[in-house]
Amino acid sequence: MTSDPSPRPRPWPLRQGLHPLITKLEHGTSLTEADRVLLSGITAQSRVIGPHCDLIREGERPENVFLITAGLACRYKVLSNGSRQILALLLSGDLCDLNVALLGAMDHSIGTLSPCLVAEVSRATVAELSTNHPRILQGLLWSTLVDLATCREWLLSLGQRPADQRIAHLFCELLLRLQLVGCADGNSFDLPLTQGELGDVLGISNVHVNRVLQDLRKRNLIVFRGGRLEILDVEALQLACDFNPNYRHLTPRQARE
Amino acid sequence: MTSDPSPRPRPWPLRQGLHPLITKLEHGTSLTEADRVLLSGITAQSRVIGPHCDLIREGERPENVFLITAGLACRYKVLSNGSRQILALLLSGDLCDLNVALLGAMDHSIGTLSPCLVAEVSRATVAELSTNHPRILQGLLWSTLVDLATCREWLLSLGQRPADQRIAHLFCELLLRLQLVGCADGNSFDLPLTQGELGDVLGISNVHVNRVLQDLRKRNLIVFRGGRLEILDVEALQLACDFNPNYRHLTPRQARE
DNA sequence: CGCCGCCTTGACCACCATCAAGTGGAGTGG
DNA sequence: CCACTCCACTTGATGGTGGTCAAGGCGGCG
Repeated sequence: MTSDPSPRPRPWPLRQGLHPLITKLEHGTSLTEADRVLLSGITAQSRVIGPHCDLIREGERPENVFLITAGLACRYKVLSNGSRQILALLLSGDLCDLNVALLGAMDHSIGTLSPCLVAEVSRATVAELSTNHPRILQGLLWSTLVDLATCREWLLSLGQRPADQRIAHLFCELLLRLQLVGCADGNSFDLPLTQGELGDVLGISNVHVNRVLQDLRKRNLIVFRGGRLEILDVEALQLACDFNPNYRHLTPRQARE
Repeated sequence: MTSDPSPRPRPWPLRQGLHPLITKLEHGTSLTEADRVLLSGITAQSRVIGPHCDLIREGERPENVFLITAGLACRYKVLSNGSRQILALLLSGDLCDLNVALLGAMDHSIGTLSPCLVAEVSRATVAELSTNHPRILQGLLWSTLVDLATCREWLLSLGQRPADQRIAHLFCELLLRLQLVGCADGNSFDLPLTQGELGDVLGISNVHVNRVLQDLRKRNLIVFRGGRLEILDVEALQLACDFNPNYRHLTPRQARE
């Protein structure tokens, strides 16, 4: 793991002083003011980590839990032939492996894609949150279950959807997730991924990603340039890939927000 | 959901009187004798369900938790074009959606593939087990995390492995899982799946499954006939697909068993 | 006996991987 | 300021894995 401990300026300002983890959890539970204060505290000592650094590698035993405060990271595995599959994208507010202590060694790696702000939360802190703050516990559990549902939805994509729908579906999901933590700007958001990395997410070669992206552009659905994605027509994009957000399990409370 | 309430003979005898859920949990935790007695109790009223019946459908709100006591079931989703992806195979001893109460509506369906023995566990029972039996809780949590890791491994298969390795990998996994609950007979086990259903698991067409299966047979790796799979050379099969069982998270204690 | 579902086989071809070469922008050093 | 490098993106050519369509065989069951 390579990190950069120097206190240089944050790569992304935290939007409106909002804490992405809190914002996210509020969609799965209702926190008390005390809960919020506590959660704010745990990111106090976030540190900056460069792009393409591993936070933890397959086979290692994690001591702490990572919280992505800003930036883009991923879970991934590589095969012996060198090909890589990205198993999940970790956005602002995403936590890694809350219960990993139970499992022993990691069966996959976690690494940054862009520069990231990462907070490390000790096991003791997690335990304290879980035992004394039931609403936080509920929120974390909800978040884990949504992660699992998302993993299943990706399975559906890789198994059954053609390349253009896979890309469209991923973009619809990311818009939804980033909006939920306040990191989308209307229908645009930063997506600091190369086309090759996009291919590693979707099980497509970089060359084919390029062609499909051009096609989606020609259909006036998206623009993806310079690490930023703009969705020109959200409804049409959702229609094109049969997007159904139910797997993200937003409750009615959130739906009307 | 179609069920058959008549008390006709069980389709599969429970092997040596062993309870598959208990057998499984013992690989992730150490149960007390009291825990075991309690767990045995919850399957008392298992009922027989025919093949290809839904236990619960996408959109419904589950009241109870299902435990597959015997037989083969699956989680699945279908796309609007009619294609189906099987998201997980549920074997003897597998529990569905312990914490589903948190999420509201199901985002996928669960159905049987073969005839099954299914026990329905009330939410109240789950709550009681969780609060008063920490070792059971730990076992259930371990089991959930292993399910998640398995979901990720399938993602890797669908994204990066060619068809023959996908099939080989699935077979290696099933052998391991069935051995763990005492449902494998040496290197053979019942696998009541059509080739089309195998394709729905692996994101492959039925026709191609057929050809790859023949190829694996010609390579003297497996025989798959009449709903039964025999692995002729386990080591060679594992080698052929780069199988690494780490994602099933067997602890050292189990490894030497 | 006849139907039905599954397996099997062949023909055809599309989607997408691979290989290769060229473009262009950002960063670096002379 | 201009070479030079590096990396990502782009484009074309080629071919393979695997999908689709169609027809026939085979076994189970009413």
